[in-house]
Amino acid sequence: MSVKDILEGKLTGKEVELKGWLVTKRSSGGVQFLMIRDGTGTIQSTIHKDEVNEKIFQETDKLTQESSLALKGIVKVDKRAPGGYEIRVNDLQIVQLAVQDYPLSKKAHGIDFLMDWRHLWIRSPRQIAILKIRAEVVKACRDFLDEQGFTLTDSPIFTPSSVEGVATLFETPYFGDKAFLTQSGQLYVEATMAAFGKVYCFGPTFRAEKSKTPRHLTEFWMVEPEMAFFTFEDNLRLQEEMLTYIVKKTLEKRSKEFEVLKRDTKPLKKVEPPFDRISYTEAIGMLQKDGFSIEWGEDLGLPHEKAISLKFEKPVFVHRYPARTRAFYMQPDPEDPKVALCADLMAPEGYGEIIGGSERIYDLKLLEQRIEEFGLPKKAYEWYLALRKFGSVPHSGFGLGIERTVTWICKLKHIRETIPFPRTTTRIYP
RNA sequence: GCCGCCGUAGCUCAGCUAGGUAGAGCGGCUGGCUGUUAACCAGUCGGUCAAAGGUUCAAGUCCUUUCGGCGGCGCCA
Repeated sequence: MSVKDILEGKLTGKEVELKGWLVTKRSSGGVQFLMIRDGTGTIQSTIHKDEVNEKIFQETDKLTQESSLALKGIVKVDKRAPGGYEIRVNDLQIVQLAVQDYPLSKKAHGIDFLMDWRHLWIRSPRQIAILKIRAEVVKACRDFLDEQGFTLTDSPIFTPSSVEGVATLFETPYFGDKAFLTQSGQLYVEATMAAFGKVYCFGPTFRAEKSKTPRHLTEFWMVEPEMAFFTFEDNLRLQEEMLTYIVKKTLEKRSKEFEVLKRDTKPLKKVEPPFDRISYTEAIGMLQKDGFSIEWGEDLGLPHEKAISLKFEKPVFVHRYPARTRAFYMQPDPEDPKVALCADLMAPEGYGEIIGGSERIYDLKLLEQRIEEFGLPKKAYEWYLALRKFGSVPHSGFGLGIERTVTWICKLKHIRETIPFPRTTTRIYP
């Protein structure tokens, strides 16, 4: 028996037993109103003084916010109750009487306080809605890829060296040696790809950069598909289909949560293939025309991504960035080797990049040359180079940031609410 | 790392411009109310004004430093 079933009208008139937590309590003397949360929803329960024994009524009167309890009662339709249903209680047992000073009141709190109490904050309606949507996004990613014949092959979290040799990594002792927390599982899925054809990894990644922005976490989750024999174009198409699937499934299954968040879902309903595409070179021209002082060869910052994103109703690919500014493994464009066959996907409504992808270099000589040009330690990449020696094939892949995607889908101002326990440069508690 | 803003009751904040008895709402507690919707009404408890130093007869208020947070930028798929 769950609140969800009651609110769907499946148990009207029936006697139910409900176990859950007390969200709030109101009283008008002879009637007490309890809002009960059980994980599937929240429902009002009423206790009338003349309908239960006096001991239960008095105990209920002493109930504190977030106490856990079990109750029995009859489900009734009542227009006065939020949600249209309520339980008329005839028996109630306290599982644990919460200590009186529950820190999160019904009034406003500041972000620092809420983050200090994150372990309790996740019980609030808004946080429940966001985390439900996150769970749906994760499920959609996995369902989509599994249905498309992908195999899940997770990459290690302890790694021996930097994947791209640039970003700052978290270091940890490893039996007298050093290990680093992964910043991308990509190189490893390139290996498993040769065993399974289409693969993906899904897990946490770590960046030790001191980024202090509303779109960065030091620990975040990525899904990284890698596909054998996929061209650059095949890659973009897969991304379009996957993101469309994610948005559709989330809209379909989590409409109540969008209501809680007051998220206008109209922009999300426009997400469907094909997405718009502009080249990096076109983007630079566009930005210069808009008055940005940016030259060809410079990387796009958030203001640039935002400006581009706002020009399109759907997600937009920005492709073919200067090869010099991108990762060493990206395939140069045969028609213009100055640029790489890569694309970032910008989410609409001013949200920036949520996906980065590329076709990978599969020629051994070229890859060795690039590793040298980037000044990377060749020895650390021996195993990776071996993938080009034994049955190397053209292939492509991408990485989708779960939290950035959820931030956009929920239209949040900050990424920190999209993960149960966010890790940022200034926070590792709780 | 840089720039800006902030730190006062458990929480959200006012008080600072112009130095002169520490305030409000919410939460807690006590009592009232037989249909509440962030319930309401009455009463009550609650303070190292982030820390240290300085100016002054007098500092929550002015000055300096440190710490912590927030916002933006940078770094960063």
